[in-house]
Amino acid sequence: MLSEQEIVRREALQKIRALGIDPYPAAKFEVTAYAADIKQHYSETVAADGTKQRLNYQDIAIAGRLMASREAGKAAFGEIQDSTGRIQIYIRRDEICPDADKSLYKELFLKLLDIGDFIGVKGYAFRTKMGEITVHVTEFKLLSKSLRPLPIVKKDAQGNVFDAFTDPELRYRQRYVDLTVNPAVREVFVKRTKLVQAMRQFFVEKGWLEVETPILQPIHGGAAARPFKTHHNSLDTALYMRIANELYLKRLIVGGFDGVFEFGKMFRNEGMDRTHNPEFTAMEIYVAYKDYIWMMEMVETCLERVAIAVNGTSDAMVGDRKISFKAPYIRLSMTDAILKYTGINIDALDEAGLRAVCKQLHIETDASMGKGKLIDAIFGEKVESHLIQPTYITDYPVEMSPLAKKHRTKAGFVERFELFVNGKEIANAYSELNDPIDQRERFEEQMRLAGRGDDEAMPLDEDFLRALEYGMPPTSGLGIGIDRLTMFLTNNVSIQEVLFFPQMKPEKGS
RNA sequence: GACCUUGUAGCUCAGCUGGUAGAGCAUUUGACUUUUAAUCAAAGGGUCUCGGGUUCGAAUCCCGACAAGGUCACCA
Repeated sequence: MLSEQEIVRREALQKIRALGIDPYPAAKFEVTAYAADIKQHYSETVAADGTKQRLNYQDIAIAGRLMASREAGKAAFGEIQDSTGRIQIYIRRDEICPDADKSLYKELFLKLLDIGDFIGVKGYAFRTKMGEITVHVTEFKLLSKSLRPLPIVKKDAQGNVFDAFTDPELRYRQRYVDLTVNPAVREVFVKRTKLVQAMRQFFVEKGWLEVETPILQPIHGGAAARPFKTHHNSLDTALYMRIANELYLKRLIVGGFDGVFEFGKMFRNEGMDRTHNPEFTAMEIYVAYKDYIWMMEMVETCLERVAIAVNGTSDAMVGDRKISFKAPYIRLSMTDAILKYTGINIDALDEAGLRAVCKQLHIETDASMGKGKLIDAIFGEKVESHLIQPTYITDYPVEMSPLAKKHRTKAGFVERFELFVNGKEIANAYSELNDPIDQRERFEEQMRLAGRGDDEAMPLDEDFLRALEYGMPPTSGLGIGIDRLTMFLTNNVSIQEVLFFPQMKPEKGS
């Protein structure tokens, strides 16, 4: 069932064809200027007698969507939106139609063109009486007809917005419309790309190698999460969508690369909310002969540079808080962090002692929780939310980190850090476990957890162990959540705002 | 998974204790040769998310479903 406006546009399409005009022409349209450049660089001189001399953009071709039209009898104003923004156009009937036949202006331009149509315009730039830099149209060409009405967002001179296209469901399902009518949305995604490019360039300059590893994996390793399971028909075997690429990247370190990194989609079959999408982007990097202390310095140097590449400054607003990504960042061991925010020193405590602390702090526990989980519970409840400025929390309980190397001096802990910003984790790194015997024991411990019903415990990966047995140099590894980092650097609280196409339930009637 | 809120024209929203479905923008027709939320005049446009129920009568009240947002839980 078509709406009235859709019917009108389909009728216009037929009339355009009847005029002998192809509403979807194949030929290229040579664009020679862009809205933002013209508005920024147009110049003219005004002589003493008031006559103006226009200095540039006097023979240009621009293309984009027609986003507004204001008709005034024998002349009309419109706005064209290209990839750089909008610029006003001005068209005069008797210039477009110098002869008696005025239909090109009156029929095609005024009646058959609609908001949303792509047109190409040739002409010259000038400044109107009102001071608006405008393209005076000498020729125009329909490049693609739009059959659906766009939501028209208008803004008055005071900057008040009318009829903003704000319904989140419509915006996410029809991101193309969102991008067309909400320029701020486009900006977020441009920043996301700048972020990834800056980080990639940082690693490339260090000489590290960008690689690709399997998304379909026979064993889902490298993280604690529930996977998506699928099936390969001709192999007749189960495959999992990767929840992490860690184990493959370490195999590459075994194979002799000094540094490898991958930006890739990860898939986790878990709940969705404003910080979790079933598929998300992680960057993981592994560098041989380094440790987690080195990695902290690398990360803060990298993030400072990334923040500047994205926003032009190392400061970022998150909500109404100013976060400084300028290196160096605070470093605090997990036990010191707990001491700082609770006043309790857990260093010497055994499991019973930790349980008593939880009770004292009104933190719920259950019998299955070991030392590591208890410490993590205290940290999660009492510390995390205080970590506003970028803060490294170091040295985690060994039980929670089956792929990290045991701490060089602290028994029961591993060489690991997580980076917290605004109370949320955005990065996770280890001195990687390269002792194959220890690694096998850690996997076996995970299997015991799985046997007790932990459906997120890591499965044992024989081939990965075989690789470690051949020998992996000491290596430091890091994972960064690219979506979350983008959220911080663009001041968004919802992951859906930094994903072009966030996962949605199927649309009704499709 | 639990709870709360929302779903009305292309968009943004009104719609009272249940009584013929409303506005602005957009659309259509007309006027206007420097407008910019253009203006002026007129017109058209609705499966009130879907399915039940109560009622003489439901956009409105009740039940259920679907979708979205939020809070929490889970998760990293």
